[in-house]
Amino acid sequence: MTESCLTTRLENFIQLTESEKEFVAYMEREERSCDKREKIIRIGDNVEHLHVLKFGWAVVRGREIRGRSSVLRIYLPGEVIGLAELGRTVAIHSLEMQTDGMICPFPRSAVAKMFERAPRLSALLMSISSLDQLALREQVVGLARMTAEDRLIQFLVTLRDRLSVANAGTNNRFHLPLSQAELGDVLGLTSIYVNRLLRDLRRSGKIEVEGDHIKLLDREGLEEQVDYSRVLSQIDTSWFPETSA
Amino acid sequence: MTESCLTTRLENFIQLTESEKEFVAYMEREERSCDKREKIIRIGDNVEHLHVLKFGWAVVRGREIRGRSSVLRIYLPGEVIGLAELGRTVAIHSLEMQTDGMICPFPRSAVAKMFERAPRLSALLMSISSLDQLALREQVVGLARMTAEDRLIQFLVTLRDRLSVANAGTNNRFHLPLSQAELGDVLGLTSIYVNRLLRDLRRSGKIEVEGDHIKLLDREGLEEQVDYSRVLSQIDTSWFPETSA
DNA sequence: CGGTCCCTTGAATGTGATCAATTCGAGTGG
DNA sequence: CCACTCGAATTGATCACATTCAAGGGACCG
Repeated sequence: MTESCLTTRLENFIQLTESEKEFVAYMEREERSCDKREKIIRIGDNVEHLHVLKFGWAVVRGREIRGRSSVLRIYLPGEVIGLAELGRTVAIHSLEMQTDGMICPFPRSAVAKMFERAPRLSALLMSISSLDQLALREQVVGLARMTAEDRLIQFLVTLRDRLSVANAGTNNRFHLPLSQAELGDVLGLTSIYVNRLLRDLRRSGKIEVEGDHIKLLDREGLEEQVDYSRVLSQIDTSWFPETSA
Repeated sequence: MTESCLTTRLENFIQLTESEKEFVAYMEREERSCDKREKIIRIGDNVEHLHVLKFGWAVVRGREIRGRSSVLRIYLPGEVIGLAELGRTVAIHSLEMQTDGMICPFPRSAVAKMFERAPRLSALLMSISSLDQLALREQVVGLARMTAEDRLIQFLVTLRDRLSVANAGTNNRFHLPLSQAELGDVLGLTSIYVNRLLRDLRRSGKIEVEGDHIKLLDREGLEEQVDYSRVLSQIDTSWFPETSA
């Protein structure tokens, strides 16, 4: 069995047992490739499944308000989609592919089975979900109190960090498959203002843009400007229960 | 054993078994009364415990940015505090009593034991945590795309709803133990602008303010204005596992 | 080529912030 | 009972960050 990206991600935190690996394998059993812009879940849909994202980016969007929607979550390969929706059947947010990619749908019953048979894995998923929540809180802090420029910078350095965890690279240049309008949806801004911010950051030598790649020229400076702390990629596993009941 | 407020809340969703009730009772075993403004958790603290909030209000705040902090979560009686922090030991947000009240601290090991022995209760707590996450996403939508006035209205009608679930009342008048500055921290505004918004809502006959009580004079109209849907107080329990492994 | 999407820039506008005073109310002490 | 204090509420004047409106340019694609 070739290592899946989810297994790899989970094993950043704990060494999985064989039976835990079986659960993970079960979640990734069914693969489906998706096109860019493909809608996976629409607002109002009955949601039956969670998903593992194997390749590509996916985004969660909220309903439109005054003609604009907002991006509430960007999923990168290896992440589990749908943990925030476990409590509800009817979707209040949409899920859409941002790039071509591949997803693995799996039913809620698999989660139920996990709770019954794999307590430690359950604790891990719950902890991952709790980190998602902390990340959202940070997004709220940014929207509520930061300037637009700082929000953009915060987004870029955070994203770089998430990507470098995934790719195990220390690269300050990365692919950013978002239009300026979509960046606006992420940051709560208009595309026009995003354009001006990017221009100003370019002019002041802080970033470089080439097509849909972006390079942080002074990452340390940028991180300092927004008080960035690399805090949301580690999990405290010390309290976890035994691997099986 | 007198019914606890947490049991009551959980039994909105599922009928607890005796052994599940024991877990809940264990979480509420230790009581501690707290004064208004008392800091329970400071940013940077090592967090060992979760809490059940028995009486009073508690608020989570993010770090200050340009002299202002923001309120990320308001906890009402019967809610479980700390589900979002399960993944981390070092607090990145603070927890503070907003009123006098009472909390019941319990260790993470209780959660571990719950994962081992009470799979259905685990699924319920995870679902509750997932609803918290959806509520945060809605907060992001509001901050990103709504006007200040709509954000204030959204906050008031949502809060009214949460309170009426707790008190089982249909009252449009309720206690709001927040200063205008604190309301600003909730909404991402300055206290001065909150003041003007409240004045305008009063003048246009939409609300009435008496001390720290507030009355929604035209709740239907207000709810319509912000497209409010009473969506975050129900949980889909159909997929839950059996009560014991 | 014509169409469409995205990026880019300028000018005017507006929402909400900032700065500065004043008032109000609840305590507190004389 | 009155002066005093301190925090919260209130209001006006001004400012600025970000939006809106308007227009044009570049790349890709049928």
